[in-house]
Amino acid sequence: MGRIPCCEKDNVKRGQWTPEEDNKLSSYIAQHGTRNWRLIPKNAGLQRCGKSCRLRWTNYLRPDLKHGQFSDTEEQTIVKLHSVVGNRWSLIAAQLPGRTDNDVKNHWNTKLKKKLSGMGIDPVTHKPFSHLMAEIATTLAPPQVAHLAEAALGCFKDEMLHLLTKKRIDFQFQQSGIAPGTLQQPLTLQVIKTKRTIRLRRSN
DNA sequence: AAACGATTCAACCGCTACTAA
DNA sequence: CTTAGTAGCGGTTGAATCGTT
Repeated sequence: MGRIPCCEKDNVKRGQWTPEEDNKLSSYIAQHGTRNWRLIPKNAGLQRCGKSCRLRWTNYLRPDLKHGQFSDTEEQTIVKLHSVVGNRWSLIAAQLPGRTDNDVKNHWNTKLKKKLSGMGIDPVTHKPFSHLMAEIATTLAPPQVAHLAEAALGCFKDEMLHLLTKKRIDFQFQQSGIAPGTLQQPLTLQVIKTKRTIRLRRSN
């Protein structure tokens, strides 16, 4: 048993769309509109799943879409709205004419998250990391803090091992010792992991 | 110049919400 | 009210591209 597939996967093309396919889809929609996505590929002469056609249209082919860089104003809007509604990408995109939920999501995940972290702001809660650490220290009892610290250190160890293997910086450590400030980045990671652990605990 | 890792973003997957019968 | 079909959403993946060594 299982879920009924939305289309016959064997007869369906996947992956990147060609300009020819784009043309077929665009001209079909221009003539007939976007009612019943299941029938659109068949009627438009496309070997694609209806879902794939809908996605291609809504995220790329729609004539009212913007394709360029996000402006500062748009970024500010995303950050502001995200602090209120969280990962409700379609809700956020609805406030940005010409942008899709996929655009907003991608931009958040690749740029804005890092930007906020770099400013010392947690991209999930939109609070400064220092506040979060203070919250953890004041709201939890010492055994919980100890447990959290242990979990966080475990994550930190994994992260560090990965880093050491990747960058081969263990050699540099041996050669020069740990320079002041070297641990800043991993400590930031530690804070992120600690927060993640708290979130998981709360959701359970 | 080549190899490798990091980044970006289009596309896919699986789930939920909605709607019509 | 129930059920089946469809649309929409958010998370994830992977190919293409870029940057670094």
